[in-house]
Amino acid sequence: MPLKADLDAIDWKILRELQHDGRMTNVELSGRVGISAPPCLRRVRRLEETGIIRGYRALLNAPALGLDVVAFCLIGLHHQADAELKTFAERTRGWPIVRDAWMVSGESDFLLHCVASDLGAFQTFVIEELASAPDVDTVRTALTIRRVKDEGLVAFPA
Amino acid sequence: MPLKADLDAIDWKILRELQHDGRMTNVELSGRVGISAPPCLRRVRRLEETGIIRGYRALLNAPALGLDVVAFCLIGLHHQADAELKTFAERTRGWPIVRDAWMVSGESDFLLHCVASDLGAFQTFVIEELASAPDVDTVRTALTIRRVKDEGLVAFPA
DNA sequence: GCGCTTCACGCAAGAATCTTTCGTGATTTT
DNA sequence: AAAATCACGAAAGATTCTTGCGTGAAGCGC
Repeated sequence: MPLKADLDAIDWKILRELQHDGRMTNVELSGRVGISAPPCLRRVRRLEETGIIRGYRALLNAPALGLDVVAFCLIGLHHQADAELKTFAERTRGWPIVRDAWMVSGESDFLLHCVASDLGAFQTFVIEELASAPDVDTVRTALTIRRVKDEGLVAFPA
Repeated sequence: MPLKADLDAIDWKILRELQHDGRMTNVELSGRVGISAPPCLRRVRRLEETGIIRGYRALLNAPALGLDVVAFCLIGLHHQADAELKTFAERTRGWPIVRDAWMVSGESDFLLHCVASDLGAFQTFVIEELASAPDVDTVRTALTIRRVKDEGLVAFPA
């Protein structure tokens, strides 16, 4: 997994297209980026093998699935020793309500992206799991009202 | 787009598999969920048409693409009037560094998920774009150190 | 300057997959 | 109890995937 891959203009087009529609067929993709199917497939394989494409994911509609609460939690720990950070990071992986988690620097130590079925379930999680975890000092929550922007991770010109 | 769809166990399996690997072929998917290919494809189409599956996306490796800074910004506006909220929400869509944005309730009004090539680019964005936007009152930033958890939006048992 | 190597492209063909059509059986409705 | 509805699975044709190979351009050594 090279830290800086050498990609040409076609590779960037492929990444842009697959970020926008990860299930596009290879022939459709090859047409959009302007080459024929075989070299297009070889490029996609190479991007996957080098780890530039980490995977593919279906985007699901949380409210339609009965998940009405999306929130972010900013967590501060008592101490920022490596052991404590590792322990809390491991703990987040056992909480299904936590979907993504980041270790951050600044006023807090962790940022958690949480999804729950309803406000009660989320509050129960915050009080009984999060705030009562041994190393947790502060918990600040931000309930989401609505998503305002939802692009992929990487910005592409045009 | 029904607010509460009636999904059986097989539909939930399909969603779990496609959230984990959105590029899986239909025959592979049908085998995993225990039905034959045609009804499996019909179910996937139905999930797409009803909006339960919102789309598919390739997950890209930001550091490998020269994007070394991922950060979150909590934004407070001077006033929370509807017009101001809408204006700021619209503004986020014009900033390529902002990848996802949420309107939130709590101590802040917006949460921005930002990706930039380096710290200088991010700081320039915060100072010259964000903090100098007309309605912005407070900006708190949290630079990410590393991703600790990265599952899809929806949790599945087992 | 010449020739060798390397690399990526595109054509073509076989293998795998997708997608539609149709018949069957189970469940629900009247 | 009969009819209607629904989803499944088998089969077949169309599409797509995937591999193997030949061609042409760019880089390198002699």
